[in-house]
Amino acid sequence: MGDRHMGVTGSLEPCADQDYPDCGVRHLLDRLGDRWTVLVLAELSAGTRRFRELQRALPGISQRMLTLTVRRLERDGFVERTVYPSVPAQVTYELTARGGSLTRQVRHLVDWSAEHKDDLTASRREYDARRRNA
Amino acid sequence: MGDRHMGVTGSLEPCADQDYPDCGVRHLLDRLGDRWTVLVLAELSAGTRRFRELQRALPGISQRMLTLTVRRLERDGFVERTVYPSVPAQVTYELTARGGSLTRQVRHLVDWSAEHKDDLTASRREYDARRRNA
DNA sequence: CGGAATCCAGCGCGATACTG
DNA sequence: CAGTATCGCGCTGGATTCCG
Repeated sequence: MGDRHMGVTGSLEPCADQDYPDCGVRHLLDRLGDRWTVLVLAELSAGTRRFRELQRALPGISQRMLTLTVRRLERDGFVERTVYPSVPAQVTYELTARGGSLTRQVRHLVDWSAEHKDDLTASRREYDARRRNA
Repeated sequence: MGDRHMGVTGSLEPCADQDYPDCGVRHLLDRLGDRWTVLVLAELSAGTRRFRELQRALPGISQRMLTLTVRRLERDGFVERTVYPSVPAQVTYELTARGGSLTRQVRHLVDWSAEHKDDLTASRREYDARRRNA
């Protein structure tokens, strides 16, 4: 039980990296945790998109955040950016194989959260109710 | 291709919730995305822990953040908090079944990121190098 | 069209001090 | 031991402006 190096059914193996723990999942979760990355992945998983198309598909996103989000995805090799030297400029974004792989992982999380959504909501209401009466 | 409602191998199904998209994954990723939640899950997946034990196991966490993190996990029903009315007070935390389920999901992400860590690092270096020369 | 640059508000989080 | 309360900084992300 004290063994932190078990298989898939075991623990998560805590890991003390220097100055920022988590062995690299941290970087991934930093991206997935931000406001738009998952939505961009979702939209791109439906096919190649131009900048404008992404923006229209993601109501509320600012130009700045869309740029930052796709840039970071491109930097990590999740998205490929293609510039067509037309006038006006035309740029398309599409998932790479790695991006598709990540998206499928994310989908598992999405499915899991969908499965447990009602339970979570109930737990929260219960907790808040108990707190108010205390 | 335009179908956003495919099966597991398909897209992520973008979803326009009101005022905050993502259909509930958002709330989950908000937690997983913060600095300490995954680390706490990791530690608790190794067994029941007292407040102090968690704090010692998570170098750098402040009392405040540990409290907030376990509170939110408790609120969502991922962690059970037990108070023993001894003097001084003694409180233990342990994963619930739901918390264990979530932790296993997280583990998949951890495994995935471990698998692709080197590729990501390489992609970033490549991207940054290209940027500097441009 | 597809950005980059700048300014600014919110809040996540750390540090510190106090409590049952 | 296991918290709660308060303050303050940094970073994320929104709004706006300008550019090729």
